Amino acid sequence: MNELIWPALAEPNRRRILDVLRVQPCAVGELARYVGLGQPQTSKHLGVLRAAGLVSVHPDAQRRVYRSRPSALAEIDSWLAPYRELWTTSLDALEMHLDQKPLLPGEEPK
Amino acid sequence: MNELIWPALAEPNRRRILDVLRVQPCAVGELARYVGLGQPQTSKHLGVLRAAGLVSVHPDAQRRVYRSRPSALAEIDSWLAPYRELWTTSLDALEMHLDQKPLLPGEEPK
DNA sequence: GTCTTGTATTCCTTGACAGGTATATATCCA
DNA sequence: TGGATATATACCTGTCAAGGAATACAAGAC
Repeated sequence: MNELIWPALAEPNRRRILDVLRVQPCAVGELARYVGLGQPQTSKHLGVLRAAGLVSVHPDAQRRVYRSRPSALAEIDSWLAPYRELWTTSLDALEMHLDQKPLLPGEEPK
Repeated sequence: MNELIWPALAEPNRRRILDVLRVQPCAVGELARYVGLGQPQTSKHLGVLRAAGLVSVHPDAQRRVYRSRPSALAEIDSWLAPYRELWTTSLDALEMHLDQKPLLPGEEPK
């Protein structure tokens, strides 16, 4: 279990970076313009994403082309899986509904 | 788009709390023993989870019974969806493989 | 009423992190 | 060689979040 993935994804700019890289591999400068960040900030975010295994780097002369590594997100997905079963079967919606209604006449909800 | 969900999930103890609540609704003290945290810390984490919509509270006398709200995770899931298509079709694995092999003879990988 | 139990809140300290600026490093080009 | 481009790194600073301890608050038991 990679402890770095969740905090890496907690940062909105990093998710936006991933969203760009999901569509196309991209060098740092180009990426920085896309997300509206400075180059050093972008490099730092990419370092975090790389440490988490979420992106990979491919040198091309002075440029560093980053690309997304979607398979790293499978870990998030597997954590999510048991919950997905719950919300797809509307189990929590059902529970919420039950909470709204008294189990017995005379019992007040909430 | 709820900006509070991702940071809420970035904290390992909060994910463990959710994992407990997924199985059974639970009061604060019991929860605190499960996850090995102090009561104030547990309360605070629950407050964060509640603000993110990930849990709901149901007073029972002095106790506050918390339960998971799996549907809140649908947002994470929908962000994940386009990536899932990529890794299930092994697209990144394919790309990784291509990166390992030179496109032309004489070109060195990496 | 007082005591006890269960929970939330406050204050404090500490550490992590993001943005900004400047600088180091590396590669290409002339 | 020297300059230009592309990226990473170091340093600083402000902000935010987590843990710990103490306390406030609420509700039941006596």
